[in-house]
Amino acid sequence: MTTSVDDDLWSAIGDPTRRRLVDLLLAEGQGTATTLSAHLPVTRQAVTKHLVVLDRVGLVRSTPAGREKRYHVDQAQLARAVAQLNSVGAMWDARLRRIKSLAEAIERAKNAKK
Amino acid sequence: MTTSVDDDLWSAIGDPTRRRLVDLLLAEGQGTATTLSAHLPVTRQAVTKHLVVLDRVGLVRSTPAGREKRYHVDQAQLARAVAQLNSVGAMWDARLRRIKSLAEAIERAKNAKK
DNA sequence: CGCCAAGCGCAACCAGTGGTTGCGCGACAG
DNA sequence: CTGTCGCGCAACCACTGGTTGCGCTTGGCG
Repeated sequence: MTTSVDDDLWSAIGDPTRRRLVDLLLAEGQGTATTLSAHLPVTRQAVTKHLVVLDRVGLVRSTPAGREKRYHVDQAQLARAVAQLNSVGAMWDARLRRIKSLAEAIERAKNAKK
Repeated sequence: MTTSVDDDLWSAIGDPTRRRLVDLLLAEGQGTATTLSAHLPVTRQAVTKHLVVLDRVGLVRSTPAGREKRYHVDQAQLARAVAQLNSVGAMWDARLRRIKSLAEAIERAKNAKK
């Protein structure tokens, strides 16, 4: 029951290019496909596709301005994504901790027997 | 300078099936390709491929036991992965916070002018 | 010992996706 | 009015997640 409906959000930010895209949009506040592609090692069209994906999951939104299309991040949705990231991280961390303490308990038991 | 060399780790845990795989291995402590595939909606071979990927980035390791091959999570490496998850989350969170406070500052300035 | 089933690896194949190039079209500036 | 800038669409390529099918070793058992 660990992974559930957040799979689309995950796969959205799972792609490294899309993560960089979000980073750029956060850093500059806004950007179009062409301006963003200038800072990335991919073409404008690739960026466009990624922006479509990000738009579909609601991580960014676009506002047409004349002949260009400005994108900006949706803060609320990104916050949700961050929360899910942290939740998975926290869960694994908890398991690791539990395993570790269990191992130590066994170790102690062994020593006691000895 | 946000995303860097950790891309392989990210893409390793970016896949939902692989995340479930790690979950299962954490929950049961160990497992072979066949036993794991029993709990997943994919075939044994698919699981094998994922295990190869996870092994390549060091998130799991295998110990041959007779005719079967047992896999277990490498705790140290998973801890590293979790750390990277948290770090990206924290960075985005920080940016969001900064943007928010900036917006509020502008709002205050506007009101002052008024 | 001999045989069958369990577990694994390898290869071929298919669908989806990240990426490219090339084209055409609307909109803004000279 | 004309050029160019930014965008969208379509075709194509490579890689990857997934499947099926086959053949090999290895362990249990009559």
